[in-house]
Amino acid sequence: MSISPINISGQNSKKMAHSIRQNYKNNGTLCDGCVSKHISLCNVMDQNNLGILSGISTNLRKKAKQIICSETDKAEYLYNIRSGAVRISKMLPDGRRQITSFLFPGDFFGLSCKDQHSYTAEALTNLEICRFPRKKIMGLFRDFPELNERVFDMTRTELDSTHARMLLLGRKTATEKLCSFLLNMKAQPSLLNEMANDEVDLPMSRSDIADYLGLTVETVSRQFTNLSKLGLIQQGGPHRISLKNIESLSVIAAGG
Amino acid sequence: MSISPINISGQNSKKMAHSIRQNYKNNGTLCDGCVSKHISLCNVMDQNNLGILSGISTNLRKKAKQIICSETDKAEYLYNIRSGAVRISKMLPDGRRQITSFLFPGDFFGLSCKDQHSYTAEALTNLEICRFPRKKIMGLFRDFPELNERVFDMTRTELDSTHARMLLLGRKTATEKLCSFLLNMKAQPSLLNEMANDEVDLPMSRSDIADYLGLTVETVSRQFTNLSKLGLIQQGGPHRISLKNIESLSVIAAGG
DNA sequence: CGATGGATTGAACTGGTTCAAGTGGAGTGG
DNA sequence: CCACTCCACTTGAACCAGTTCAATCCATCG
Repeated sequence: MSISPINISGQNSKKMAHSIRQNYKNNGTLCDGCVSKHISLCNVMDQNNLGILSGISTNLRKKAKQIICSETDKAEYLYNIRSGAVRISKMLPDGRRQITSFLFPGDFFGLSCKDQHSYTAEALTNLEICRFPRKKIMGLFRDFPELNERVFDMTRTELDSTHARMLLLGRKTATEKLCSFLLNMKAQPSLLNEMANDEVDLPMSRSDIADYLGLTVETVSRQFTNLSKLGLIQQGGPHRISLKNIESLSVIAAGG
Repeated sequence: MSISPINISGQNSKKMAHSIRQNYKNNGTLCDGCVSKHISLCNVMDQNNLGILSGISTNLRKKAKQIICSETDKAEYLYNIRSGAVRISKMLPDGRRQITSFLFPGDFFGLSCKDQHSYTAEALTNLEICRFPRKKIMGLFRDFPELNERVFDMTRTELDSTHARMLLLGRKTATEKLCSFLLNMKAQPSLLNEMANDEVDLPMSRSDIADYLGLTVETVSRQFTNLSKLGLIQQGGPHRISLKNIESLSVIAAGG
């Protein structure tokens, strides 16, 4: 899929930048044919008929459970998810694990570090991802302020959401944690259209959820049954949950 | 202190930008006379003889315990700390609190949200801070890529450190948490020069530390005495700690 | 000098963990 | 097609790290 690289600082790029900027002003998107509400780098790249970013990217497929990059790797690439789900995690030497985020189509990762990844990224499901050399994409930021702005914007939004998760990890009870988690998953924009009214699809295992919420598998499982008994959710198998009372769930999630 | 605004998109700014860029290339700093290793927005502003940023900033003083901005406020400003320390926190309706970060000279805040702050910032000590209207500073990013790059860079670094803190909050024991905390404070660049070899100055209260680590005051206090008994630290009053065995502390902090 | 508020210490308690057993559904192979 | 295996999930019961509640200490300040 990878095309020969383009000299990004040449005259060519200025024209392209101009054209993209126009499109951005007119349509609010960064490129022609950009269908997604959550514009991703991939959208910028793939659906960009001008092919500006194509030259520096590589499309990859990964099977579930494959590792995309690990804590010891050099951070050479920026990754963008096209389809599937990814988990980002950090480990302590004795195996304790904290999942810092679940990522979905449109999300990217691989930018929040200097020269070495400080986390491991693994495929939760089968994946299509898109890989950009960091150096080149960072270089592009000057020529394409809109691209820079978008990535910066996403980074700031992510930072904001990590604050909310610190509150969750440090101060919420097990029940509150699970309710928050279910509502977050429900609100996940890239999963919105795929599910019926009150249903949530959870592509991750109970143990992933536990490591995301700072709990054990057993506690997570118990909380699921608790919420079921209270009639707030209904379980159609471990990965398919119906939220029966979003109002109550929200109250609990918010901490009373 | 605030000087009349400058038209940032005029010809003037281009010259200034060029001059700053040259300086950056030559000296690795964003402006003349920039003394700090951790170049801050304030450094860019204050010590910049060209006065580019002065026009849009306001210098403020706050006394300890004063609120700088709270969770309900509109996010109109970007703040940069010149001296003193700040705590950033989030609260649950029933009063449970999570401190998401302690900030020191050179750090900034107020950027990681859309239009409303999602956290409260309070003065931990007496403060000198510098306030920039977000709109204007964001506008400057296009004219001063170096400024943009630096702020983006700091944001990414901060995001990375929140990942480490999620691991701490979700998976570390009380002792591990406190050791990590002490070492982090020791490594705080803006406090480095002020303290002797093994001493750390903790400007925050035990209850702040507790809310930062997701523990109770009592547990924090007990952990301090534990570490003292083990000979790993020595307490010269609640706010002055000597790290007597950084190696061991590091091993514990890393999780065994 | 007493009052105030952070910090420490003690002792009982508990939410969540740990350890252990049981369940059920998907995949496999005979 | 059934039996067997595997593994994720659930459930139960004992346990414990950290909390809660309560008392005390101690430095600061009017």
